[in-house]
Amino acid sequence: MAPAPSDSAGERRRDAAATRKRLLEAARDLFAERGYEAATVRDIAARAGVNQALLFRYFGSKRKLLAEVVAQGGLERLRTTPPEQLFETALRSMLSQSAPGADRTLEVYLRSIGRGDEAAGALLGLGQEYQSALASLSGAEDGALRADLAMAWLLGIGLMRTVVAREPLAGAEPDAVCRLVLDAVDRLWTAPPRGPDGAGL
Amino acid sequence: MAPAPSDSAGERRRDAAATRKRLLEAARDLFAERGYEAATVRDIAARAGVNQALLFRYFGSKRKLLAEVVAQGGLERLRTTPPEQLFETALRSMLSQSAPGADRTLEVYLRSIGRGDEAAGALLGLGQEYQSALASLSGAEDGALRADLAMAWLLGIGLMRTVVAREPLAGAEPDAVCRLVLDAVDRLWTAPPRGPDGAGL
DNA sequence: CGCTGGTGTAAGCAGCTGCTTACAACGCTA
DNA sequence: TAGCGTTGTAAGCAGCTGCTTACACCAGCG
Repeated sequence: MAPAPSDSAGERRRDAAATRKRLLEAARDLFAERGYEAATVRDIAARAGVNQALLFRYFGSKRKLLAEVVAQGGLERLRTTPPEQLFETALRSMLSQSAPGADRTLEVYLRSIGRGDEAAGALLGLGQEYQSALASLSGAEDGALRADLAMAWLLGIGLMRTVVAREPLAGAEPDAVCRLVLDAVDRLWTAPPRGPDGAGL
Repeated sequence: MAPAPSDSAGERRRDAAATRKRLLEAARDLFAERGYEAATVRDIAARAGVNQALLFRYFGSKRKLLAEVVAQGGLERLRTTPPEQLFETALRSMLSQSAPGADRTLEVYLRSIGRGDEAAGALLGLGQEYQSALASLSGAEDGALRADLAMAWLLGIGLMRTVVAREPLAGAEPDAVCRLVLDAVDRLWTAPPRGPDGAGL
């Protein structure tokens, strides 16, 4: 009789790789739910079902654990989406509820930027790629600024929906939000670069 | 020689009202710079130049101190600014970050929403008032949603400027940003409520 | 003068944080 | 079976947090 290999497959009772993976998943979820600072190493270890000392054995520090979570998330969608569809795709991704297997990296970013120094570095890298792609949409010389403004809207909408949970934005239908936002953003891309001669603001 | 009544006026050496005010100002600045959680009561008391026990004597708790900061700063501008100027006023306030006497409530807001549960209660009410004021700008039935989207943009711009510090947004001139944003937001207020083909205003 | 009450301070509380250490349990190999 | 490195755990560290307590100071008043 086998002692107690729980159920099927080659499940070992002492499996370093599996424990590491469970810690990584628990950290990913807790960072996304509460943000980096509010997710404690004790909570992460508890959700993974292991002792917190293992977290430091496998990852060294909480900061390195975050780095690994972020590195694992990646930015594949960004690289596989043509620029003219990028804003709407990202917006709809932001508007759809977090699916169980979805990429939660953006949530981690969103919840962790309250204090700049910890996660903002990683955000800068991601934002740089978005900026480059979106800047090409406007022929104006200040295309990068317009891209920044569009990204700022994206971030703000995510903040209001997932963190502040303000109604009616939080519960609005993605299509309704998309229609309003895309219409205004279209104006953002196409507005004349300088002031329309003597236009009174 | 007089002992040390500092300088002019009726400055008392033990002035409860003045101490309270200094604590309030120190808290407002530190909350705006670091966010609610990262600004400790010891830091606030130190910046005010008093003992931290006074903070609890005058305000009861850190949480109530935040409530008073928000109530004092944000609502004043909200009530003295007509709705049609509110968005631009708030946007310009967000774009000029460190004016000495400026209203920093929005900075407090955006730095403190990372962790929802602590500061959210005091800040949600402020957002509610902004939403009500801005919702009146659009005659459409989804005016509240449009107001949420405008506030999301405001927050996102502040986030990108002060926290992420992304260029060219962080260093852009307020006038240039205002022109682009206000132009697009005007479209947000006036876009037809349903599909562009349906009810054509 | 002594008394009283408002103002300010130093010290300390329990609880939490990230992180470390000493040690037990396990399972592979000889 | 005996040895031994790997995997896991309990306990504890220093440092920080919001908050409290005990007490010194100072001004006004009898």
